[in-house]
Amino acid sequence: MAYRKTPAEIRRLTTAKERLVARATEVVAEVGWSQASVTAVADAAGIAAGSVYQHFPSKAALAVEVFRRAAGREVEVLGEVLHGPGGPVERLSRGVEVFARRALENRGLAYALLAAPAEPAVGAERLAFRRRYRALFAEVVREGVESGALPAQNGEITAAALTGAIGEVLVDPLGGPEDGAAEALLADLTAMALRCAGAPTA
Amino acid sequence: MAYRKTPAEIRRLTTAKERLVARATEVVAEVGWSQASVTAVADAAGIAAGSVYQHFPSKAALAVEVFRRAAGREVEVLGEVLHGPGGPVERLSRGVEVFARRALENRGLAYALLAAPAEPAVGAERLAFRRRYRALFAEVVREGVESGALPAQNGEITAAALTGAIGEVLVDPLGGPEDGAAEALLADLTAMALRCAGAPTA
DNA sequence: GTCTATACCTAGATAGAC
DNA sequence: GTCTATCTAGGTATAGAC
Repeated sequence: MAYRKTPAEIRRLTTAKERLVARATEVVAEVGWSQASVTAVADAAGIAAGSVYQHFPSKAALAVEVFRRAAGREVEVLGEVLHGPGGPVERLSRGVEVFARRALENRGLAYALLAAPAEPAVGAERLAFRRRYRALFAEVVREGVESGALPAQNGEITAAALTGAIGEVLVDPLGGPEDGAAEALLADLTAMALRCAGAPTA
Repeated sequence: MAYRKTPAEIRRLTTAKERLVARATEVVAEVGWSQASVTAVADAAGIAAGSVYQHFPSKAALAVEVFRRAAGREVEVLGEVLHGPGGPVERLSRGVEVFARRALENRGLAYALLAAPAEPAVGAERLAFRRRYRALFAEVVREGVESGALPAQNGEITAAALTGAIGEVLVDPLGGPEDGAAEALLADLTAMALRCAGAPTA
């Protein structure tokens, strides 16, 4: 009996686990955390409820993993845009747009990450997630202030406001999901964000 | 046997119910919705768990009543300020400050109303509550735009942003609860709100 | 390693005594 | 009308067969 897993074994395990996480993410995006029971998630992944515990010690651990994966992707994307080329104001504008666009493209997931009722362990992750967003925005705002492109301000407050504002607008969008409304929403949203940071109106 | 309740009877019932709602509100503000079990609420009100069902058909109904009362008070206060004397920008500034100040004075309740995990019935009330806030802010912004005090903008977006921004800042305040920090926070918050609406910086 | 069946716990709701 | 005791449902987690 081998006392070390073969690469193939590791891969198969990993794959099964990955699959479980991926399906669980879909379920959460569709029905929310509270309705994503172990049974429902296992069904979606095509395994028995009991088998979930081969991969995660508890439901909370699985939920946290789902959250971290999804949130991590979003933070990464936003970070790339905010650290990319261009002046601070331009990057801020693009960052808000990317954030919002991605959320609109998968609104269920965005809601799960930003606002949906969730167990305490996920709530803690969410707080950390929002702080990372905040930190990213705050950095760009600070750059803008230093370069003179933005007026003096409390960058942390502005960053928190941007996170909250975008979340609020996305979670309960005013218009229905008509075609074209999304683009208008994005334009209004970025305009609001720039005003919020004190950038001169274009 | 009287087929109609006497005024005294009605009063006593009402009082008991009022008392239950008031205590339940305190419990929710302290420990959040998820920890506010029927037992905990009944204990706080000095009655047995079973007696709760003399006043409300379900826990959800009680929770909704608690939410409506508390949220209704906040909306009323904000409405009075926003509809009070002064120009639109001035009222907006005062409204934001009042909103935030009240939230800081009872942060537990504010968190329960704005963000704390809650059952679906309460979630629906929260959505309605935020919409009312939004409508109030949007009205003032629209006035400001019409009077020329504010630049052209999508007032609904700005209003949603203000609600989200204030909530975000209050729910996870950056500084600790040092004395004096609250006043600085309020000043930065109102400044941000005015920028967000496009008011010329003072 | 995965399945079936089940134990167990929490918390909302109810019944009947007083 | 209120209390005590209990029922029940939903859902997490585990045991043991295959």
